[in-house]
Amino acid sequence: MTDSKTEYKAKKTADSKAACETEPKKSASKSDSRATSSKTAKLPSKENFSEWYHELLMMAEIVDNRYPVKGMCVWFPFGFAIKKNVYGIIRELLDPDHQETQFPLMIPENEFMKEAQHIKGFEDEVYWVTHGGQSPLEVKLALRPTSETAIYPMFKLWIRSHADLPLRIYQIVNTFRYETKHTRPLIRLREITSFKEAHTVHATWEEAAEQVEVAIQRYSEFYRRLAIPFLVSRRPSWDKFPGADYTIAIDVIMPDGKTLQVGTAHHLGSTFAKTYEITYEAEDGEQKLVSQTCYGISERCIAALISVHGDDKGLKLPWCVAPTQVVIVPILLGDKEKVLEVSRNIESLLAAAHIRVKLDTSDERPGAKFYKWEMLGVPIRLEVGPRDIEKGVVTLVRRDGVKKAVPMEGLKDAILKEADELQTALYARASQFSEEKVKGVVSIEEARAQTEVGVALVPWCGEVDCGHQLETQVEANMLGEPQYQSFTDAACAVCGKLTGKRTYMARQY
RNA sequence: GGGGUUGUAGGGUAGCCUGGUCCAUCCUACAGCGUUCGGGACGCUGUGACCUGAGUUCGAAUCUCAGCAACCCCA
Repeated sequence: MTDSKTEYKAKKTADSKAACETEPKKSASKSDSRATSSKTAKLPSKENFSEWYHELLMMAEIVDNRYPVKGMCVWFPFGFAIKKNVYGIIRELLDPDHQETQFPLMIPENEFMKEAQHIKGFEDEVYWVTHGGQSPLEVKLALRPTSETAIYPMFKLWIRSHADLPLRIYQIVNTFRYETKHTRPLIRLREITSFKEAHTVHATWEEAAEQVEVAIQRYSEFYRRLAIPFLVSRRPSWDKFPGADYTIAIDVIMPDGKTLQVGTAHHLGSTFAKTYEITYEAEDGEQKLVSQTCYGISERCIAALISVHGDDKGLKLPWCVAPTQVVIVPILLGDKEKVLEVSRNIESLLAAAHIRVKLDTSDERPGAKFYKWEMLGVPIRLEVGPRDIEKGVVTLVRRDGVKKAVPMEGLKDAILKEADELQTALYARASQFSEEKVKGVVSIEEARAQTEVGVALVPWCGEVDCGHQLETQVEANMLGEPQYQSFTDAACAVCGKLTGKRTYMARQY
C-alpha cells in the first residue's frame, strides 16, 4: 500500500523540482548535456529569503501559486497534510473548553455595516456579491473578511442568561480580503483558506481580559510545539483590531529580519455587544451587556513554520507535524530481496507503533531519494543496505545532519529518542537566531539601523505622538509593548522622558 | 498608495532591440525499453510552449494599446 503512494509522491516531487530550477542553475545546465549533479534542480540559498521562500513552496509541494486569480493559491496534497497536522494541534489545544462551529461565508450588508469602527477597518477590502444569476440582489452580501458580523447577531439569539456564559466557540474557515498590496503565498492572500477564529462571550470585562490571557497562553503552547520562537506584544492603540479595546499579538522573526504577525487576541469590551444588543440576565435580574474577545491564527503559521526551520536543502519539519516522520530508503545491492524484506519488516514495526513511516521503493537511486525526502522535511531517514543488515543495524540520519548506526534491536525507541532530540535541536537553533535578531537600542538612529536587520527594542513613553514620531523617523513599524517583561527606566527615544516602557519595532510583512 | 521588471512545453530559458531564416533553441521534467543503484545514473526512442484580447502589417513570439497574472523596490 505504501508503494503506490510512494510512487505517486516520487513523480510529483520530480515534477515540481524541475518546476523550480533556478537562475544560477540554469547557466550550469547549459554548459554540457553530460554534466551530472550540477545540473539538478536546487533551491536558491536561504540568504536570498524571498526567492528561497517562493521556490520552496513549489519544490516542497506546499502550495501552488499558479492559480489564475491574484492572491489565491492551491494547497498541494503534501502541504495540505502538513496543514492538517498543524491545525490538529490548534484543535487539541482549544477543544477542552471551546466548541467548534461553522458560520456562513456570506454576510448581509445590513449586518455587516452595523458596527462603525469595524467597518472602517475593513470596508476597502471586502468582496461583495451583488448578483444571483442575472438578477441584482436586494441586499448585497459580503464575503467574510472575518466573522464578527456573521456570528454576533446569532450570539444575540443564543445568549439569554448568565447561565449561558461564558460561551467559547471557534471555526476554521476561509475568509476573503481584497488586498491591494502585493500578495504573497500564505502571507498576504485574498483568500485566507485556513482562518482559525475563536469568539468568546463573558459576563464581565475582567473575565474577558482573562480569556485574552488564556488565548495567548494557548497560542504560545502551539508555537512551542512547532519549535517556533515568538514575540508577544500589545499593539499600539492605532494598530489594534477595529472595534477592540486592545490587541495582543504574536510575531515571528523571519530569516530576513522582518516580522510576521502570526496570531492576535483582541479584547472587544462591549463594543459589539452594544451594536448587536448582546445582553444577558444577571443573577440579580438585571439585563447587562456582555464582554467579548476574539482571537485568530491563519495559515501564516505555516509560512512561519517553513521559514523558521527550513534550510538550503528544503523543509525541516518538526516530528509532530511531518506527514512522513520516517522514510526508509533500501539500498538495493547484493541480495535485493533480503534488503526489501528487512525494510518491509521495519516499516511494519514502525507503523504498528503509530509512526508515520514510508518505504521508498521507487526506481530512483538512493542519493536522489535522500535529496527528495530532505526537501520534504522528513525528520528521520533510515538507510537499510547489505552492510547494515550484516551488522544488525540500520543507518539513521536526522534531518539536521546527525548520522549514526542504530541497532535493529530497540529501533523504535531509538527513533523516538532521536525525534525528541531533533525537536530540541530545532528549537535551540531557532531560538538562538531569534534572540540574536532582537537588540535593545536607545536612539532613533540606532533603532533605524537595527530594524534594517532585525527587531529593535526601543524606550517609548507610551504617548501616541511619540509613537507616530518613532514610526516615521525610524521608518519601521511599531509592534508594541513586550508582554511579560519589565525594564529599567530609560529616556523615551523621542521626548526623552524617563520611562520603564519599551516597544518592539521592526519591518513587517 | 507610488515606481520598476517580467510573461515562450510541467519548470527554467534562447529568440524580441533590427517583423519573414521559427511547423521556435537549449536544459530539466514526463512516457516506454534496457543497463544501473551506500549522496542528485546512463543510453536509445518519444511527449510537450509563443498569457488573453484588440490593433498595425502582405506577414507578429517579435511592434502598439488594453486586460489578466507574477516578482522586486519605495511609502
